[in-house]
Amino acid sequence: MIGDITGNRRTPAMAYWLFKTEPDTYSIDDLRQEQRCGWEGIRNYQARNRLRDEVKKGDQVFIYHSSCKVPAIVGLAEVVRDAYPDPTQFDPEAPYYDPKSDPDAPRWLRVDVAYRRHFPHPVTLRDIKADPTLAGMELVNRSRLSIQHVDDDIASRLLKRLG
DNA sequence: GCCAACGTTGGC
DNA sequence: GCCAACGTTGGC
Repeated sequence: MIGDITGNRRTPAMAYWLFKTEPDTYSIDDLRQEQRCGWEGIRNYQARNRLRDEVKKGDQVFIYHSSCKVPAIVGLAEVVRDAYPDPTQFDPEAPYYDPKSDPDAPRWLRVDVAYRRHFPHPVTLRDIKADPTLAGMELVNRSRLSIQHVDDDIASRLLKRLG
């Protein structure tokens, strides 16, 4: 099965995603240093639902730097743990604290990702917009969504360009 | 720093 | 459940 009427992915095959991060907060370099991290701070229901329903261990993740000088896809990571409650929602000290989240029914989730590599040739948002074969990406028309699906054919085209 | 696009909130 | 007001994101 390829999907259901909601568009949710059902196939067990590996999928590609694009996760956005602001490098001033957490960059691909930080991930390389840590090797593995919890992808915390997702506070948007659509993104949360994707983490819950579609993002699975083994999926590949393009790391995208946003809100910075040169927004670009800069590296690759891999999902190493399926979604589980994001502990930062219950931490009053954390920037992602959500006092309305009930510990018995956590509202927000995170997955764990592991560092894979930096790309020798980052693909900038400018590049993507300029390439008709890439311009259909969610990055262009649904830029606010922090967990984006990347089609297999687009993923392979990106991987070729990224080196 | 501006501002357009988008998501969330809350009064009705 | 609508929708105006408000808050946030993110490219430029």
